[in-house]
Amino acid sequence: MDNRAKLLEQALHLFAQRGYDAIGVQEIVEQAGVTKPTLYHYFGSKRGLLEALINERLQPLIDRLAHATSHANDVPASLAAIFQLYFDFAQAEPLLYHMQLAMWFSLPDNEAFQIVAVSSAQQQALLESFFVRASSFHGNMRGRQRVYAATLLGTINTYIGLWLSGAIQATPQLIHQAVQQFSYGIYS
Amino acid sequence: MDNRAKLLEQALHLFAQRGYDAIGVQEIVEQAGVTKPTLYHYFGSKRGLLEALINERLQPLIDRLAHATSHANDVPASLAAIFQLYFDFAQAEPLLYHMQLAMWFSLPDNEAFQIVAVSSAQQQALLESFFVRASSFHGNMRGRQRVYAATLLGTINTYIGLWLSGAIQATPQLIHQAVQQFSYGIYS
DNA sequence: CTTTCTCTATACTTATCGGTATAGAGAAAG
DNA sequence: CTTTCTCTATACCGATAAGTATAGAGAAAG
Repeated sequence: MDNRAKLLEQALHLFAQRGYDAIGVQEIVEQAGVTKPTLYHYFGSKRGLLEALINERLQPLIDRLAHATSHANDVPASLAAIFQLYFDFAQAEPLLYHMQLAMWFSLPDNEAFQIVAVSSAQQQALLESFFVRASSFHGNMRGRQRVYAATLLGTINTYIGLWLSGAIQATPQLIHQAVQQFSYGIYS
Repeated sequence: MDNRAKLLEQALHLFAQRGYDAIGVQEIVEQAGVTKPTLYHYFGSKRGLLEALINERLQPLIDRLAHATSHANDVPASLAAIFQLYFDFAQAEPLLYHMQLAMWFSLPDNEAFQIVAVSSAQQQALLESFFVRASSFHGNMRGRQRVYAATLLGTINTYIGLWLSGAIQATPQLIHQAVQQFSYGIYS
């Protein structure tokens, strides 16, 4: 593994454990076994390091979400696929997802939040466009895309947060229940 | 307003805007118009300042939650009261609630998270005991208190997060819908 | 009128913060 | 053999981090 990958991995571990603001670049380079100029050569700044982490490792989630939200002719099936997609990703990248989750509700002027906000907005936009498409099949959804997208993400993240803390298992029954619970707030 | 109160207020503003880790004590005392020994006289440390903020200003929420969860003979009514209580508190203390919310899903080894975790655990415990009581009326709830308490908080915080960002209004209809949505995942 | 206690300011500590100037090692290209 | 480019280390920058030693101001208590 080259030094760039080592830096990304150690930064993820440290950010996910104690938070972006609480970690200094010195600690990252020590854990990675390199020195500061190496980090600044590859990423330019501490901010650039987090941006690289987010852009590179979170992109698969965005891509799969774009695919899952591209059609809305069977809304319940699409919702189940979206839940499944998030659970799969969180299981494949628990540290990354936990880090993103910690910044989800975070604070507007915080640097880490602003970096993560870009991909958060992408997810929100994809989900909103899904609900716009769905409203051509379910007329009573119209105009509520923002709230639907946000509550869907809220429900997903609540369950993933529970799973990350070990309180629940990610069974097919759980996915089904989560979809049902969310749907009940939608079709009414 | 005395210096102690000034320090608490300015610390809340700064913590809620940029996060605990991103704020230095120097900035707090400057905003409050005092000097560092004053802060250390009243709170002993930066950590003690956040602890005082949480303990003093979040206590009313805990107290009201303890009252609302003390009986469970009418579960839907109690759930509505709990939702209403959280919305009322978030409207009365938006900065404090936003700060707490930002630390909700936060990271285990982070100092700010550990401080807020105490009151989070209190809320979780009160809600769990409510669901234990409720299970004497609804037998199928037994053994699921932890998950119910966590998903209830998740639903509440999703809606409050939406309200804090200005996306929704806190109408009685919204409370009703949120209770319905949560209940649908419970009684099944 | 003096002692005592609470509170606050000046000035300082050591350690760490993010970031960089300089230089050198090593491989690739001519 | 020399030039060029990528990568990394030593040593440093000014600024800021949390926290404190010392002293004094002002009110309360004796």
